[in-house]
Amino acid sequence: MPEELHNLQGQKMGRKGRETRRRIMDVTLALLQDSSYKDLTVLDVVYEADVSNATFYIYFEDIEDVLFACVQEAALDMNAILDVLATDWNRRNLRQKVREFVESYNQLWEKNRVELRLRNLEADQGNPRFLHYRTESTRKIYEALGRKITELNPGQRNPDGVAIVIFAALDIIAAKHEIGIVSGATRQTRKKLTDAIVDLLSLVLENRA
Amino acid sequence: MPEELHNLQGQKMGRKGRETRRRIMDVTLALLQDSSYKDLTVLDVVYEADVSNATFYIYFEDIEDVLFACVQEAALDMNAILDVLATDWNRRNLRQKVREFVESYNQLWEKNRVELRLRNLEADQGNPRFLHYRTESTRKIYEALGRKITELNPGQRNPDGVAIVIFAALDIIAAKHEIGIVSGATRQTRKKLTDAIVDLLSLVLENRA
Amino acid sequence: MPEELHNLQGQKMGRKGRETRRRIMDVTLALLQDSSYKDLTVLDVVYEADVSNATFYIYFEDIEDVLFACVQEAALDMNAILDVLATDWNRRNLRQKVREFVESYNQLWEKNRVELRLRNLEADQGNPRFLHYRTESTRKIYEALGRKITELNPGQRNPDGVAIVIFAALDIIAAKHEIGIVSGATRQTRKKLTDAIVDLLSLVLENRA
Amino acid sequence: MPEELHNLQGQKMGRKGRETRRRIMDVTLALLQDSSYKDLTVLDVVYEADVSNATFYIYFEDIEDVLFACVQEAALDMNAILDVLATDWNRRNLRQKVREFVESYNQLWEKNRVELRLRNLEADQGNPRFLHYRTESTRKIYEALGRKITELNPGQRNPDGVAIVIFAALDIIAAKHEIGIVSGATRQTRKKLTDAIVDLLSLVLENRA
DNA sequence: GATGAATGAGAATTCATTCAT
DNA sequence: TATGAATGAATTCTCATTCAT
Repeated sequence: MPEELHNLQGQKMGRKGRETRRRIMDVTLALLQDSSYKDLTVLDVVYEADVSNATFYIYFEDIEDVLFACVQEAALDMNAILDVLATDWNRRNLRQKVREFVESYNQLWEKNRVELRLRNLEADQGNPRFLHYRTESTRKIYEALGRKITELNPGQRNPDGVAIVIFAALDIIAAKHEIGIVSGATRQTRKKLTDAIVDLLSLVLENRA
Repeated sequence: MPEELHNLQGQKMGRKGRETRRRIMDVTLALLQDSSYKDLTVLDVVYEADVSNATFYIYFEDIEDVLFACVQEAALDMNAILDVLATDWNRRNLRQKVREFVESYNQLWEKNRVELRLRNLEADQGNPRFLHYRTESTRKIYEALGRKITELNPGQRNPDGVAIVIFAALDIIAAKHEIGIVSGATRQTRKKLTDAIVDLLSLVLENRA
Repeated sequence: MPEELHNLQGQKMGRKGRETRRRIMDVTLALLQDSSYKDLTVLDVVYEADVSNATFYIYFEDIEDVLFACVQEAALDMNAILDVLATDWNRRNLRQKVREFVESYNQLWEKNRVELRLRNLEADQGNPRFLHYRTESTRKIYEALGRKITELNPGQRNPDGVAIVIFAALDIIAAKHEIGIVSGATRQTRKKLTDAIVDLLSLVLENRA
Repeated sequence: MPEELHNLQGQKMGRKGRETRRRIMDVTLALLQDSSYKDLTVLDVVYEADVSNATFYIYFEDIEDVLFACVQEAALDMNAILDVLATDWNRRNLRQKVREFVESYNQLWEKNRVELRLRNLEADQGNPRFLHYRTESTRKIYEALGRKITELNPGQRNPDGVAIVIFAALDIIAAKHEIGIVSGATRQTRKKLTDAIVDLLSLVLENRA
């Protein structure tokens, strides 16, 4: 049952309206793949979307508004990752499960690279909307991760902190695959860094203090 | 014996010129503490520095040029960190050394928060100058860290990867103290995250496969 | 069936848009009558045209672009001159025809002094667009003139060269009436110089080697 | 006996000062060969001349001032042309003399192309200094030419007008050799146009009404 | 639902020019 | 004699945004 969507003028959006709105978002994402979002202008978008600039303002407040709309649409399948964390991890399947977890997060990035990158850049610059959104959409993951740590390695005194740190690293590694740059590192193969994360997390979980 | 510095017009820079150039940089950094660098304009800078906008262009190409100059000046005391890594780490002093290492990196950020944050934001957005600069100025650290891992834990098959991942996490943790946000986490005390990193690195180094 | 014209933003130009574009061109020409085109600025034009400077850039790339548009519009009635050259010239009506030809060219200049002067100045300075345009729009004339020379004076061995030289002189004389300066000469009455050109051309045509 | 030259500050110019002034002029002429003089700036000149911009104003008021100084220096050997006109022209040596005259004018342009082109462009744009200078420096030539016409062809009723027209054409042909463009004509060999002028002038002089 | 037209506002940039040294 | 330093004043140009149709 689809919600009733309205444009910024308060009108109910029909098929045509929804299509136009969609096209603006699609074009925006397409443009972000090429150029930096830093200099993405309303004019660029409307030119590419082949609508008049006045039309833009029927559906969005400004550029940031489209960007946020794009980001919001993206991360819906976070569930795949949570599913992995919901299964039973034990001594025998540990490495396998850890790898599944890491890979599922990588896949999320693979699918939504543009949106997630955008989310991070804006959040890193302190943009509250994006900051809050990032927190909300990732909280479940590192909380679940924290619980896993506690569960498998009850001796770990600081499970939440470790979870956050691991997750931070995971996020970066996943994020930087494309441009191949990790915090000053030269290009590294995906495999090497993924393995390192897997190693690290496994170590944390296996280790009995 | 001081080098002969020239401004963009090819004139030798005397005392007064150097002072003006300095003031522009200082003001830029001061402005970055308050507002986002995203909308920092030449006009903002020259107003604050109390020089005409024409003067700005005698010393810098554009805003990015000042930013880069600021960043370049910052990381000079990277040596403190390398020094820690140059000492002897052994089973007895391990935790202590790891903590020193982490703390020294935190301190680097404490001193140069604005510049380093800037460097990372630009690099993350794919700006080549900053990307390259970050690589060059951090390479030594994670290379040394990689060697330490090999040295203390020869069983570790992927020391470089692990070093990069650890360093990436360290960089984020250090970076995000201020805004209190780690990859979507809610505000966390410095201590907790620092401890987590220390734990993690210690674990990697202690663990005998 | 009028063509669909577009402005620089790709919008179809309606009545209002065409009017604005026109007004900018008209004002530009008016301003050129007073002051040198050398220091004609976009600001001058938009002030006089009573539009914002942003509006200017909707219709023209820069000042040169308006200038060229003005020049292009001007020389439409080149046909009057070609018509004279298309009639039968013979021994009896020769002087009369020559005079008609010269006068028709003078009249062209009288009507489009600003535009033609502009065209020449830019072309003389090597501006390719204007150079090319001048070539194209005058070629027919001096080619026809060359043929006339051959026709009436078959003994002339270098009809094209002579035609070009005569035409060059004609162009200058016509051009310089206003400012009264011909290649360093003090002000000369129109009549005197026109007579001289008529004499010269008649001489060329009459003379049987 | 060299005149005592003063710079704009009223100081007598010594060797060094004269050298600097010279260098500025030389550089200006060199720059004019490449680029249009339209956008020649003081900064360009001083950069190329390797002096400070302040130095420029010791010797010249502004760019036009240098340009005029350059132009003034150029046409000194106008005498060669006047010499040709001062010899005896008669029926037998006529074509030969005409050709000498035309060639000598071409040579003047060959040697001083940049300066003469500059002079013409400025004069054509109505710049009074250059206009006046052009008049003065060419008057003798077309006056002498007018007398020659009267002398050799007393029947010619409008010798001054014809002289001016011929001279105007001569000037253009000489001027346009380089850029190969004569008032809209496509590139023509020097020879062809020179021959045409020679023909024309000979015709005027030979013809007995 | 869409768009042609227009603009205010501000940013970047460049120059000619001056002055103290 | 020369120049480092600075600037006022334009000018170009671009954008986000609005509004009447």
